[in-house]
Amino acid sequence: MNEPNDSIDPSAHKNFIEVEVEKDMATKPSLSGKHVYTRFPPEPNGYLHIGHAKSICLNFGLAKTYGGKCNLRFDDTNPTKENEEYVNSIMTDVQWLGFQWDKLLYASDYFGQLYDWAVQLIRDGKAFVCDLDAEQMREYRGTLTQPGKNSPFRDRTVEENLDLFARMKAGEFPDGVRTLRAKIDMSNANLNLRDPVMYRIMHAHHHRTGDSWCIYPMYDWAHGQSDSIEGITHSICTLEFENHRPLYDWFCESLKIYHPRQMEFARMNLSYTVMSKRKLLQLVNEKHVNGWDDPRMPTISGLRRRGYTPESLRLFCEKIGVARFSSTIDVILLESSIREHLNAIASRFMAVLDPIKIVLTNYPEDQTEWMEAVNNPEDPEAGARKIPFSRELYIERDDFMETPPSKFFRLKPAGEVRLRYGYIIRCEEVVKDANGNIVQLNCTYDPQTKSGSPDAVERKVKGTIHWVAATHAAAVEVRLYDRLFLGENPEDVPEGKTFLDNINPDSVRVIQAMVEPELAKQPAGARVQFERNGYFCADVKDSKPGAPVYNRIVTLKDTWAKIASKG
RNA sequence: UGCCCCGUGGUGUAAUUGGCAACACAAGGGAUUUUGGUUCCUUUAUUCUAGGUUCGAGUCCUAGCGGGGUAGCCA
Repeated sequence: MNEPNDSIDPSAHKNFIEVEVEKDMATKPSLSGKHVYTRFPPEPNGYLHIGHAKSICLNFGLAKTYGGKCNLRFDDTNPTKENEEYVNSIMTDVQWLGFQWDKLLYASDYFGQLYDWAVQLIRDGKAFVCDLDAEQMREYRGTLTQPGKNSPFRDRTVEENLDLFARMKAGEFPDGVRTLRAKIDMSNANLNLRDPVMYRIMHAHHHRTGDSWCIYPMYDWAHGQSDSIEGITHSICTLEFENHRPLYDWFCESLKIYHPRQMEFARMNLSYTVMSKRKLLQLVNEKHVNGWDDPRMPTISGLRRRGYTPESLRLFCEKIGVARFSSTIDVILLESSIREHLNAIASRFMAVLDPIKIVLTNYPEDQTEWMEAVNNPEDPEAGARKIPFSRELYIERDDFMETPPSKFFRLKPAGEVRLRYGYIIRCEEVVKDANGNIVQLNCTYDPQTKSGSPDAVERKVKGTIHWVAATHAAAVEVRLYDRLFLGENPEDVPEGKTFLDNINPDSVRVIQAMVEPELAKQPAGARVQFERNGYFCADVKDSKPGAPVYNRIVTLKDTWAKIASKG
């Protein structure tokens, strides 16, 4: 397992959780002699997304920086929504992100203990079996502004509760007819304390416990007790559980068991995407994308397939910080994180996405020169390679303009440009078809300007463009991914519309590109830079040996696009 | 409408806990560059508002305004 090894100085800025954890470890008698113990507690009802990455980095990161441990615990208390496919994908994602859990656990491991504790609460008069159905319970609960009413079953005797609860467990009653409830306070301003349900009857097959249970604990009843059993010191969750904290505390205190501290932080919102599991599931089920790992998805598996590195995701999570304010992170920050990492490690190659042929009229017909090209200017260790140069070449259609604006530094009629690692060429003639479309450029090259030669250093031209030799070029499939959604906030829609109406119709464009020979040999999963264009990853599913399919991870920054768009 | 939480450059986070508002990204300007990439320099803030405490407030107090969460037998 590769351990996270990121460049950010952890001592630079502590987030509020680190501050509190340090304070607790130093001052709380109950924690003296202990190490920090956290857990990442996903429900296996969907694939993990970038928001989970934040939580993973936080929980595992805390354990790492303070020399503690972190468990992976599946919160599998609702068998109707959970399954093993999700369990497996979550384990894969956590490990791929670079983290290793201390213990692999399931809330369902504790069903027996939880049941015993429920019996204890019944004996203590702190829980009761309630016969209200869901609708009645809602009526009795009251509203935000009005207190609730006690259930008519609230004052059953301990013996009756014990008997009924045992029979619930034994499967004597159909789904939904009875619940076990904590007896707290129906008039509490916090609705979570109005006699919350602890168990509901569900005759459902559980992915781990099979058919041995027909009553399943609710989140509030299972979660804090699981934390307690595991000796978790800090139970970190998102802000929507803040109102649950008094209940978390109530259960631990009523049971007189070890009491971890719950702390909440703001979940991540990312611009130009949706993050809720329900919506991601909908995108998958309705085939707006090709599965959970579609490279346009904000899932960890999607980002992985797109070509994001674990390092870049960790770097991103470090950069966004942790706070209690609900904010929206600009997706540009995610993109800059992967650029930062790939700039350092990705080898450069030449690929022409939208080719136009040029003919060097003064270059020998049958000659091929092998030009030396640096693999990665950021990393001398990456070495160099040879690329073929010949009379007929492809350049990017965008790199030629017949009537360019003044700041256009690329090829133009009677203009000069350097072919990277090649020669300086001059455009002599523009060849068009009957419709006036440019089909070929006839150019001349200057033999004195071969890359690397002393004379070449003398001659300066404004622009350098990439190219591939027509004779040696390979055609490969390239998928140009763009944002999945058009609006900064896809959920911000007019009446009658949904987030689906904000799907970007051009979120992927599949093209054939002409690439230098080395690019046709890359193994699946390889991450490379197409010079002057962007970072690409050989798709792990669709690439074949000798025929990689490239996913565009992210474009390079494009200053020219800004200049051009300003007119 | 009750209760809880939160408001610091365009965005996201800091600020030795009451002492010159900092970092990253973005944006603008400049330098370097055989990637219009990278790198380097540089410019961008009445800390939501109004009062109060204090020699001194982003930080403490009060009120207002704004945002988020919350009425599943989901998590």
